[in-house]
Parts: sequence; C-alpha cells; structure tokens
Amino acid sequence: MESSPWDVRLREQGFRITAQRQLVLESVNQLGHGTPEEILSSVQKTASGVNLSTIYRTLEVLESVGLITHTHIGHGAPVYHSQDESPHIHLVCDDCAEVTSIPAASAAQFSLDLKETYGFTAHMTHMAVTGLCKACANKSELKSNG
Amino acid sequence: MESSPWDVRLREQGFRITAQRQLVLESVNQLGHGTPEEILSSVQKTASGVNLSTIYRTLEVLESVGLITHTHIGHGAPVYHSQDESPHIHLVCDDCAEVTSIPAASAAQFSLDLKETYGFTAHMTHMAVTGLCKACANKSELKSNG
DNA sequence: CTACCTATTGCATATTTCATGCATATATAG
DNA sequence: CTATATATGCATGAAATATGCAATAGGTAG
Repeated sequence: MESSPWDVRLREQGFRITAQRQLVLESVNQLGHGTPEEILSSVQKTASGVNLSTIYRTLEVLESVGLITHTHIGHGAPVYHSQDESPHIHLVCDDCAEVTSIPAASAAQFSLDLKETYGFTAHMTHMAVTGLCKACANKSELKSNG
Repeated sequence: MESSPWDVRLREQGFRITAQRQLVLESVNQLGHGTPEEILSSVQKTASGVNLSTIYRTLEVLESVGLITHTHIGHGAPVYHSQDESPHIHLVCDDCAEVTSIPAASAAQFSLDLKETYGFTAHMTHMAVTGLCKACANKSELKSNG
C-alpha cells in the first residue's frame, strides 16, 4: 500500500500543511487512540490556543486522506486512531466499560459469511462489539445462580 | 422466556401503566425500529401533546423491564426496537446508509469464537456492523478498476 | 524575497441529542 | 372518593458536533 509521509499525503489531496494538522496527527499516533476531547488536551499541551472546532475539522481531513480512522465504541464520542497500527476489533464490556482490542483477523470467517450470504463487505473495525467481559460475565452468572 | 403482557411487565417492576407508555410501546412495535424522534412523531399522531422528554424517559423504562432494546447504528441517535421480533444484527452501508437486518444466528460461530478465545460474551445485536452493501461495493469496484 | 490568493483557523453561535428541576396531573391502594 | 407518590409537560441545561465569518497564514508566481 501507500506509505507516503503524512505531509505528502495531505499535499496530494490538495490540503495544506499546517502546524495544527501535524499536532493532531502526532497526538493520535502517540495516544494510539483517543476521543476528540482527549486529542484536544494532548494538542493543547504544545499549542494551547488550538480550538476544538479545529480538532473536529482536522480529524475529518486526516481521515479523508487515510491517515487515521475512527471507531464507534458505544454512546457518545467516537474514538480516532492511527492507521499505522494493525487493524483491530474493539470488544466493549457493557458492564465495566473495559475495552479489549483483538486482531481484525478474528472475524475473518464471519466477514466471509456476510460477503457470501448477503454480499455485504463488513468493516468490522469500524464499530465495536459490545457484550460482557469474562469478569463481568462471571459476576452475572453468580447472581442468576444465587 | 417470559411473555407476560406489557402492562404486567411494568406493574411487576413497580411502574405505573400510562397512556404514554402504551403509545410508545405500540409505536416501537409498529415501527419495528425507530429513533426517539421517529417514535415521537408516531406517538404524536395519536397524542400530539406528548413531550420528547417523555419519550426518552419512557424508552428507558420500557428497556429496563425488557420490553424493548436499542442498537447503535452509527453516529447520532440510537435505534429502539421491539423485543417481540427475533433478535437480529444490523448491517449498515457506509455509503448509502441502507440498513439490512439478518438473523442473529449468522454470528453464532463468531460469538462462540469470542467466548472461547477471549471469554467475551458478545451481544451482536447491540451494535450494528458497518461496511458496504452489495450495490455500493460494486460501485466502488468499478471506480477502482476504471 | 515579496506579494498575492485562497485554504485554514479561531471565535461565536447554532444544532442535535439527551438530561433534569419543578409544578401539575394522574394512577392506584385503601 | 380520597390520599399520595409516580409520571408528565415545560423550561432549561449540558455535551458533542457543525458552521458562518473575519482574520491569519500556507503556497506559489514573479
């Protein structure tokens, strides 16, 4: 695939290179993943004047050129993450809200089934899978047995 | 499982039976699925004075007694649906936003894998699966080949 | 290096989605 | 039918995100 440096990626699509864009991208890469608010905080450590609106607009731009992606983890804020990392699926516990990342390959067969049966090309990494983590599932079991 | 009538379900949990609750539940059952706003519109056809706050509070109550459930379909508003219907997974197209429902059983093997490998009890019906529907996948393919 | 043109930013403000305090209305036990 | 606590409607608030506009700053032609 393409692995052009970030600035070339932007330039290629007709976007300008700005300090804000560099800072946002670096924050996302450094955080691994984060909500817009978290990314704002991170950026503001270096440049305190940067506005939240800029974060939103910048995340959009960076995503549109393929430098980052976002995932919906449940209610509220989406989580943006670096495209560098290997793609992963998020397992979110309904109870304790813990997030576990697993390789996207874990869903390979499921994806294939969706493709063959419904012609649907699933992007499993874009939406989290909710449920109960091991610990919380055990707690629930105890309750219903007691 | 339990299939007590809706009013008994509410009564059992100490909730009162009100016209609003009946209307909201009927709207959800009739719509199959809908956002709070859509449910409001539907309810207001019969009772125009009902407030959106009541819809939110009522949906919460109905969900807490197990009469309805909700699913996150992407950005924005969640979708509530009837518990009567057989559980299904939502496939949402990123491109045309079309929503396809498929039997929850389609993910049985994937769920089993998550359970065995990670001890995670997935609720596949709670979050939609995003991707490209057949039609849009074909469009994309044409573009990248042309 | 300079000037110019336009993309981008910051700010204020709007929008969307959902939550809450409080007075009033209503469901239900007795 | 009455008492009373729950539920509703309304106004208002809060959180997350979008947008119009003037000011600023990239990029490029000269």
